[in-house]
Amino acid sequence: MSLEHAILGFLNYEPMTGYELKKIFDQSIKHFWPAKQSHIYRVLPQMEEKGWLTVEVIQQDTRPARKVYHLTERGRAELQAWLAADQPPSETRLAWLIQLFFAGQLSDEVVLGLLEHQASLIRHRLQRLGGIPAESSQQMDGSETPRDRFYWMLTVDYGVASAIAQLRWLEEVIARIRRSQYELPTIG
Amino acid sequence: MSLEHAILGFLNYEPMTGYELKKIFDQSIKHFWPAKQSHIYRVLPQMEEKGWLTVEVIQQDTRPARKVYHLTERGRAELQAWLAADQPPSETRLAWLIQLFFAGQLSDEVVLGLLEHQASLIRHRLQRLGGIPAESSQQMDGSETPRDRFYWMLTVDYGVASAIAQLRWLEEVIARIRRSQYELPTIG
DNA sequence: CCGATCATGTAAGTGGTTACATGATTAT
DNA sequence: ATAATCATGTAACCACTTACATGATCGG
Repeated sequence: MSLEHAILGFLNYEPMTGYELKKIFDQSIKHFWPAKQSHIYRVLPQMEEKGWLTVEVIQQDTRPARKVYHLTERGRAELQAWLAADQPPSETRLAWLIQLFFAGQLSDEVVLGLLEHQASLIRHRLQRLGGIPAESSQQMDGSETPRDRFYWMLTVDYGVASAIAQLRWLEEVIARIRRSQYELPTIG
Repeated sequence: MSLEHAILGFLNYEPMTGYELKKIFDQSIKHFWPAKQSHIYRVLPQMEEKGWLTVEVIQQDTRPARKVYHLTERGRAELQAWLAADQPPSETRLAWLIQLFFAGQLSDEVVLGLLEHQASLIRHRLQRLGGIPAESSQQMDGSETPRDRFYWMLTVDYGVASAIAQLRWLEEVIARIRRSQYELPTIG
């Protein structure tokens, strides 16, 4: 249950509300683990029942009460164990590869459109990823160690490296199809 | 609904049973769109209700009746439309990147173990992908055109190219951590 | 005046997994 | 003997998404 463990990770920095968790998700790990507001809110009480969290309710006038979630000892132990545990291989589902797989039934025009679309999606992702370091250095409150930041930036770098490789592949295949060069690529 | 459209794609080659669909999934698109037997069986009657398929029931002694699914005109049209339609960006969830993100709380030993594990998973995937062209040339029945085969092999090549890039990244990061070289990587 | 920010949730639906159930036939 | 192949499914569960609901405050 990765969502829950990501939440544990953030609450280990400092106690937070669901609202704040949603924000920090979007600012940091969204690019490899997006989370919806409703999902976060639904999972927090479950984590409390498991004894990983405790809630501190802070009443407010005019606004709903803040529910600040704190990590318990058991929560901290759970996090530590999960962080070190080997994860099963993450399987990636790529619908556009299904399209490519059946592209024999399409004209070159349409296939090219499909690949160009994919390339443009990746270019946008690269742009977003490129913006992260700048954004982050502003919004960081300094509570993170340089080592924390190093690993954060590694996750961004991984995204960038994969995206660049995928983009290069797409551009090469597009060029090849434009030249009507249908030899099978050399593999392995 | 990509599962359903992948099924349409295969049934456009020739009519098949759920059992045969499961086999062909495993032999071809499993590496980017795995499907469970139970899921395929559940979705077929739904596709029939939508008017995309018709069933031909072939009674057998000793075995359950074969239910051979045929594509209808509407099914064929649906497939054609979907194949040419821009897909929304496919979001990839990588639990091990959550681990890496919070790796500041772990020792170098443990982080290295995590990265090595990831590298070994990718090496295995590369091996499996490398085996596909050989397997496929045997099991193909020749009904596929060379163009069909070209696109099939492209999906494999994409998997290989991405995997190699990810593996290189991992190996470089592992080496850097071994040298205790914690400078931030240069991005963008 | 309008949109963003703060702050909480619930309900229904979707796409997929896990586990269960049956049973003859053929190949090793 | 034993495992693989053929051939069908169902039920319960899980992670996640979509859509809905409320409402004050603050900055442009």
